[in-house]
Amino acid sequence: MRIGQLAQLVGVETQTIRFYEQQGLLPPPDRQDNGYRVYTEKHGEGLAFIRRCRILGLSLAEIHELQSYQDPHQPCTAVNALLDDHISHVRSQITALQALEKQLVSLRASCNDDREVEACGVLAGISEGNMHQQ
Amino acid sequence: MRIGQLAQLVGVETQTIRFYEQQGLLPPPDRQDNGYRVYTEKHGEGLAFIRRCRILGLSLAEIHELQSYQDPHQPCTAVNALLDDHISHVRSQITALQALEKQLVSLRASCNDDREVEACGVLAGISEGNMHQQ
DNA sequence: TATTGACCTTATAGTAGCTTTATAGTTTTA
DNA sequence: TAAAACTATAAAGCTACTATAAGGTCAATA
Repeated sequence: MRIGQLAQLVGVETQTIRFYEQQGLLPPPDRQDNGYRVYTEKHGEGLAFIRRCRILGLSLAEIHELQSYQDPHQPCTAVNALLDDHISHVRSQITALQALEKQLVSLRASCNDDREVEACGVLAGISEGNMHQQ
Repeated sequence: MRIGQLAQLVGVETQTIRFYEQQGLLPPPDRQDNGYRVYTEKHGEGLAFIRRCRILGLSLAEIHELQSYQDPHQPCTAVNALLDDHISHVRSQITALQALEKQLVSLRASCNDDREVEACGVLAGISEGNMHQQ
């Protein structure tokens, strides 16, 4: 399988595949005489694993870490710890965004569309700076 | 006021101020004979405005856009539209993260710490790929 | 007076996770 | 045979800074 076919199979761009190889997330495949990369089904699985992790919001570094835990007879404590960390990270992101939304909505409520910029409640609200940092 | 004082006043690094100037978000200040930048109170207000926008999660491009709306006698429709856009962006981020959290929690529930990697429910869950994309 | 330290200057590289562009060689199709 | 479609590498671009390097300026101290 060449890089374009693999890319289409998994739904990524060919450059992304080369990028993952360069970052050490995908093992370097064999090459044809012309230098073209040749992929096996294993590469496909590896690539799909990476993409699913990315969809779960894991960083490339975290994925790398997960890969290092793949030894079958290790306890999977570390895998679970990584996931727990990630979950709490996502939760704090949600909390922060909810606070932000509240702030934005109240800012937006301070103006209607019929005013001129001079009297714009939004710009005034930002400029006054009665904001809780973080 | 020199750059260091302005930085301390607003609570940013001096490099950040030079960066904003370079990006066209802060007007280039006058210089002393030795080349040092000299800032006025107006620059302080401008910088504080930028920082508050950043805390609200606006991108530098959005801030630039906001600045272009500062003409006092324009209607502030555009300002409100920008904010509305930003609010809906934040809301969709929240929704996405909540869905992600649910997925991560259910993935995490599929394994306990006493297993070996071979039987790890988390790794299996990712590899099976029964995931809703996005 | 020499020098130390705190400040200022510019230019450049690094961060994350790709995407885009440039340039060139290879294979497939019309 | 020539164009289209694919492959290769290398380097730059994206965001919003942060960090580093190498050097100029200034006030205070030894």
